[in-house]
Amino acid sequence: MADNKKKISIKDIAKLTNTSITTVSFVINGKGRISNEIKKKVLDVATKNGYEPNRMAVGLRTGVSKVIGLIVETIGGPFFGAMAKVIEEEAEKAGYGVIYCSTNNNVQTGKNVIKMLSNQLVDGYIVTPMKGLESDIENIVNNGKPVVLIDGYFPDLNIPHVLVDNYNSVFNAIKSLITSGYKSIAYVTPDLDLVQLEERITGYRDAVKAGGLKEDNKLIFKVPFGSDKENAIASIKDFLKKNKKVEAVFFSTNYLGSMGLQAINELKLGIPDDIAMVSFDDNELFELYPPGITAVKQPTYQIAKSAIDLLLSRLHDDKLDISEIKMQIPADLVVRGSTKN
Amino acid sequence: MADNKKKISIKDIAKLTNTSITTVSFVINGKGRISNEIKKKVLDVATKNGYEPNRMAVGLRTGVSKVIGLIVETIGGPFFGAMAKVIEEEAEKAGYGVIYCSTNNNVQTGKNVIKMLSNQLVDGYIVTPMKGLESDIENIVNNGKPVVLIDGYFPDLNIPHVLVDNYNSVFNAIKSLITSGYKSIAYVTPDLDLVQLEERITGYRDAVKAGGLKEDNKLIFKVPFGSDKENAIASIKDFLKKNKKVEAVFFSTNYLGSMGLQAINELKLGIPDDIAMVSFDDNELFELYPPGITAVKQPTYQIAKSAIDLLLSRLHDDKLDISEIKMQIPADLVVRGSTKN
DNA sequence: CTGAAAGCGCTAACAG
DNA sequence: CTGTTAGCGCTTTCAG
Repeated sequence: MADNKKKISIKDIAKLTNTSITTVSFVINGKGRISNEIKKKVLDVATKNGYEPNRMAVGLRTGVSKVIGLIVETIGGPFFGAMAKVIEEEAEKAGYGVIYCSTNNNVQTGKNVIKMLSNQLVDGYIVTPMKGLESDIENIVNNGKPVVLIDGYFPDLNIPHVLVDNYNSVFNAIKSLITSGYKSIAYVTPDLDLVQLEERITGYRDAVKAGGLKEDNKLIFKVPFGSDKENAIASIKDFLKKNKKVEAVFFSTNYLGSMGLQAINELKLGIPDDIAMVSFDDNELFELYPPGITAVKQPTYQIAKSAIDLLLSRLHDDKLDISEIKMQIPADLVVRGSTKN
Repeated sequence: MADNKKKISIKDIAKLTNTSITTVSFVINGKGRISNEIKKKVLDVATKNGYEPNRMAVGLRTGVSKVIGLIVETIGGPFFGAMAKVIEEEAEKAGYGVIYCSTNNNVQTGKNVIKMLSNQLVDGYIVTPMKGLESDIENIVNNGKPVVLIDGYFPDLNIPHVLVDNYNSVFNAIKSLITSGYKSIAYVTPDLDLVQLEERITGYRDAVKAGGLKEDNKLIFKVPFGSDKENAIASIKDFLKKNKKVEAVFFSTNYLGSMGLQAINELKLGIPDDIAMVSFDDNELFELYPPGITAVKQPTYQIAKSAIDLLLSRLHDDKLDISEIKMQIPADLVVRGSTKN
């Protein structure tokens, strides 16, 4: 109400109400037993002055902040956007707030972000891991803060994680292409060193092998990471032009799928007659773009729900050991017009 | 290194090095003048034990957290995603971290989020405002924390903001449709009470008037807020079916534009021959979907850059009064095939 | 050049 | 039922 330049504290309220800070603290937190009269008086003064407890002080004193940190690769983007909603909802039900930070796939940023959130700022973490962050993540775990990894994991560390079954979902997608008669299947992926991408490409390779097609490394194109959109599209066009006999192409990320679509578009290739395509990770563009782009649809709801449930259960029970919980959830292949049957 | 279950503190380091906490604090923060010998010893022990200052304690003591809070309507989504990147970059250059929270266009969530960040958790805010949050935002300003609003503003409050020029960008888009010969132009908007939407619809109304078309409230359709995607699409289809003479339709948000596109799609209407369309806020779908969807492209980079610069300059100088800084940045109309010339 | 000590705002024994 | 007090980890003034 009054524009007090400085925040009012528990001590001020005690003074204003002729009580002690304990009394005020108790009524604020609903602890102890305070006479209704005093309780009312304190509450009155508190709300009238817009009292809000200082989170820093509470945090410092109690060691808990009631907030969960969500560290993602990139803020924005359909995958994390969808996850965010369900994580927020569940967290709120349990009395936790959620704050987000993004690493932009950069190790140093990741380290900075973790440093920023660490040390009592958050009670627990949900993190998209990346190589180079192993020690930082281990540290927070060792300091007693629970961590659940999503979208990826550290093969050598015992940290709970939940993600899509990358290997099998790609394996199945490629197998399905082969079954439909495609013989020359290209694979476009970012040149990024992430386990999940590793497993996807292995799924591709194994499916090609299992389908009796000849393996050909020239059919695998790694788009340089960090290239801007124009360059990436240009490089994909280039790749496609150099490999005219390619009948179908698989894009290993959402992002690349969109750019690939644009590349195909610019080359005036018809989908699926000139070239068929499948993308990992569905989005609105793939759904609407005629004739519809076949995509591996991640079980975002399940991943998010499992991750937050896991974290919350650990938060509720210090003793719970979740380090062995490792979930790989199957994905659906949403078949659309971009691949013929 | 060692998996100490508890974090090491400045006091522990003092003990380990036979110095005092002052000395340790000084070397950690590069203050005072400490002999190189001791400095080295302290630094050694600190890094060996993975010492990290407790942000809560620092925050409590100093009153600054070096963190900026970004409160957006929804995490995920192209508009905020793009802004996030530039805000992060600029903030980092200035030594600030960024954390995000989303309100999901819900007043109570907004209040909770502000409460969560308030009280020293962040040093400054960039906020997407919404009705009902006036007092909360005023409070943080009164408590001395700078706030910059983006994407919207409070007409009655003196709080700096930067956003697209909603009125003129819609006015111009509609005018351009009229110039192209469209006579019956519908307007689809969320049934949400936000200034920015208010101004957009006024832009539409004024353009219709200025263009000499007859105003017809039946051409304005408000999609109930909170309806899920299927229902929203169904309602748009319904609206379109009931208004067969509509020649062009303007969607006032990105989100509605995508759904509108899908509705038009499902009705098997040809774009632009059966119906022309324009959407506020560009996205990848509009860019790629044949024949390309004309869109009002928000100057995201400029908005984000201006907002963060404003906030940082205020953060650097307490005395700076930014309350009068109100920026409305013009938007480009990206004309594509969905509207004929 | 280094240490003792106060205090940021809050919680929670412990006393009365 | 309410008040006194210690202390969370840190910064910083003031003494030495």
